[in-house]
Amino acid sequence: MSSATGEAGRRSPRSRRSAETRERILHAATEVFARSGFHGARVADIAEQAGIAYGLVYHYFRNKDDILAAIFAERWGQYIQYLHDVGRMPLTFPERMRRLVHFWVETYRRDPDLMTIMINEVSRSYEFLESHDIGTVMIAFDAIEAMIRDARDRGELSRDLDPQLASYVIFGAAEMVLTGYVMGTLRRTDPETFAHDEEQLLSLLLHGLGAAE
Amino acid sequence: MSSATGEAGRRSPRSRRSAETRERILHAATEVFARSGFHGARVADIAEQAGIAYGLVYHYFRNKDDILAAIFAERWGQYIQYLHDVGRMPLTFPERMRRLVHFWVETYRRDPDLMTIMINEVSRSYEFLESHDIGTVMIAFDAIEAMIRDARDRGELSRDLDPQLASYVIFGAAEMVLTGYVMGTLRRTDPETFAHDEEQLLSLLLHGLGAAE
Amino acid sequence: MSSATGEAGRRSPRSRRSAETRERILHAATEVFARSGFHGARVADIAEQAGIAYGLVYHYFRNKDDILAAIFAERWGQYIQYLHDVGRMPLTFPERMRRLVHFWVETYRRDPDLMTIMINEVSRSYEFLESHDIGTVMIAFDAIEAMIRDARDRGELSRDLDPQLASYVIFGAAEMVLTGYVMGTLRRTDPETFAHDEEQLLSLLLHGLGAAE
Amino acid sequence: MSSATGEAGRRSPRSRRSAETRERILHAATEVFARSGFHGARVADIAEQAGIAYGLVYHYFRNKDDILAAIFAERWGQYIQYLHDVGRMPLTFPERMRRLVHFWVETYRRDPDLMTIMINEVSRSYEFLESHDIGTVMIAFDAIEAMIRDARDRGELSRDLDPQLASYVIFGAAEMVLTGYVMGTLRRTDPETFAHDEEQLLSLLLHGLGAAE
DNA sequence: GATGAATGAGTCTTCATTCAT
DNA sequence: GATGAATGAAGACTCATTCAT
Repeated sequence: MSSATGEAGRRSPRSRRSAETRERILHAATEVFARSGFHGARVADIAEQAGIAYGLVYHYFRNKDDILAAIFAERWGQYIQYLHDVGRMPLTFPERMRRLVHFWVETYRRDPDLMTIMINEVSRSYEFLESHDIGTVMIAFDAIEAMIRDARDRGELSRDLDPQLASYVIFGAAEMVLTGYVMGTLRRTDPETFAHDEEQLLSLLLHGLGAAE
Repeated sequence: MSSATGEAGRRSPRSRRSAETRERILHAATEVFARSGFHGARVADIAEQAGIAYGLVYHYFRNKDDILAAIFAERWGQYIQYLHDVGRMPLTFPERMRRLVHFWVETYRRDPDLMTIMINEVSRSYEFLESHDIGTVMIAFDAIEAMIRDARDRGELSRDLDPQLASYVIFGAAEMVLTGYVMGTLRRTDPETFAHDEEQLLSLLLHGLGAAE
Repeated sequence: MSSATGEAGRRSPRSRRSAETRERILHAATEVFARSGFHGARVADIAEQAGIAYGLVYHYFRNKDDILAAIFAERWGQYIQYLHDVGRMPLTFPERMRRLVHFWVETYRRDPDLMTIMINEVSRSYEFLESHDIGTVMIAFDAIEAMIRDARDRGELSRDLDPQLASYVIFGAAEMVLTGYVMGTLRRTDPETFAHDEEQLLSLLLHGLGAAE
Repeated sequence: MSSATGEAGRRSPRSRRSAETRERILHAATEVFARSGFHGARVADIAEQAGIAYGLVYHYFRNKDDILAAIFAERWGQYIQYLHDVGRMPLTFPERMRRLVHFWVETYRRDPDLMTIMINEVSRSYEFLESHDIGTVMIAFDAIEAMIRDARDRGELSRDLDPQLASYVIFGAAEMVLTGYVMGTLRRTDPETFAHDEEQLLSLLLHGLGAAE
């Protein structure tokens, strides 16, 4: 029980300290990966950022890959969780979309480094997806696809809609906007602009560019 | 005249052979980069794939970076060109969008490896964009943004539309679908399905998911 | 106090070991450089000579250049120091020369490899002098020139003497004798012969070949 | 007889052209070696400097080493020749020295690049001396040593003089002055200064610094 | 003779990972 | 737990040299 990884609860000061160090490494890694990319990041950089000796990293993680996997699992996990939560709420489809869009933008605003990694390393990296479970990533798509399918079945969306393709469009649109934030090509500073972006994005997803064909 | 370095036309067998080798390297690199990613690709792999000694690669390119840059410049160039061409045609906005969507899908179908690189390495890579001209990438966005702005000014699109954000949405949606192809999560084989995808994508971009809010 | 980084004194076993390894590398490099020349020496040779893995060399030095620079800085430094010390002693000019000549010969006898490097790589290498501070080398000449100038001003040497040129002559003469030792064309084994050489060299510098013109 | 390498004489236009190219390569190599050092010089650099394709170099020389060896043999040969000539002239020792000193300075002034190579690459390079005939270099020393021995035997110089060591002193002194020229630390421009240097150098060699001991 | 495309051995350098202290 | 010295596999890049044209 001394090595329990469950919730918080009562721990010895030792394991508390240990958990903190682990968290410090994860935070540091998030920052360094966001700055330099996974390949460009050196374990020594991460350790330095965390203020520890680099050898210590290997007490907490098997290797560099494992760090990224942990960030992915522990952070993306919450993400997936939220998607499911939204899916279970008694909401109309547009309302669900609004929540998602807000969630994505808020997630970026709270931890841009994390989003940067998700976008640059995880959601794209072929090698990452190959070595780890591509399915885990796909769950995010699946969750959205399920929402769409559900809405379609309930008559909220057109019969002709391809739920899978639509989930890619939603995800892609949202991700590219976040990429614009990450890259700095979409410069946003004040909360109002972010709010405005959310409106625009939501509107575009729900109603498109609005051109009469 | 035998050593003419003009466009195509009559060349010495020497320079023709040379140009072919260069092209072979570029093709090989496209394949290897698509398979292993830029970082995972070894120059030796590229040379082997091209059927040449790896030292020869350095006769044609300064270094590994330079190969990617060449692929980028020479292939992405055509891409930009097409965007501009579409922008100059006397078309309605939906018609323009249809062309673009078709072009993207077709480009992927003709050379999936190239698209894979563009998606995985170029359009996302922080380091690449930093070392090379991010502006060149941005031109693609700008071209689409200009189309939207133009259509908006002509009354085809709503006043409330943010052309820049909309260009990100379009680009992101299209790119994610292509990513699905690249990753193999969106399995498409027959032409009909691709055609159907184009319709769906176009419809989603123009009219959204179609949910009554 | 265990991690004191002061001069010598009490150190942790860790840093003592570290300093020793660094010194081992420097010694090994001196030997290898002397044997094969800077360009001909491989980092792997140095590591092997030092009895360590070659990767470890890069823990202590940035690159091969840096090793030579360290040898240069740390060894030549003592050299310059001695020149200055001699310059400050209350001695007649011939006495000063005697000290210098003795110092050069002794330095060679104690560490012929070091002298070999100084002669073959440092004092001659255009590239080394360009990348590093040629001024540092020149200080040695300047110190001798100052001694000559000083002696001339005090009336010990002729007004007609060009101190700068004379410093080159002294340095060159001494260096070539050492080169003879290094190359093995001037074979010396017993201390008496070295002592005799010192006398001869000193005499030649002070009185020349002694031919009546 | 068509590949005779003897004096000039009647040659076919072809072999004349060939000889010219060879000479061009030698000149170019001298310049490049002087600028970059033997190791730093690339065969391609030499070819470019000579205005030919680099493959052609291998029609005239077996390899890069061979080029340096040719420069050495053909240029240094004249040098040795001159030393012998001086040795055979009916001159007093000081007069011989005057000739030598003048010859060295003049040689430098006429072709500084050549002298740079002789100083930087040939006269010092351990590896060069090992692979080629160190004896050939030594001949220069021997010739001077012979002059000294001869003068000593004729009573012009003191019995106590060690002819071998003295030859090193003479050579070293002269060489260091030339090195000063080469390195640019001894800046000389007008002929008068060079003439003055010759006087100083000669005087220093014959009478030393002139300090009363 | 002339060219420069092609070859590949040789090295430096990086950095993830291990392990003695 | 913590440290950082030590290891060595891996890979980019250079450039002398060969050779088909």
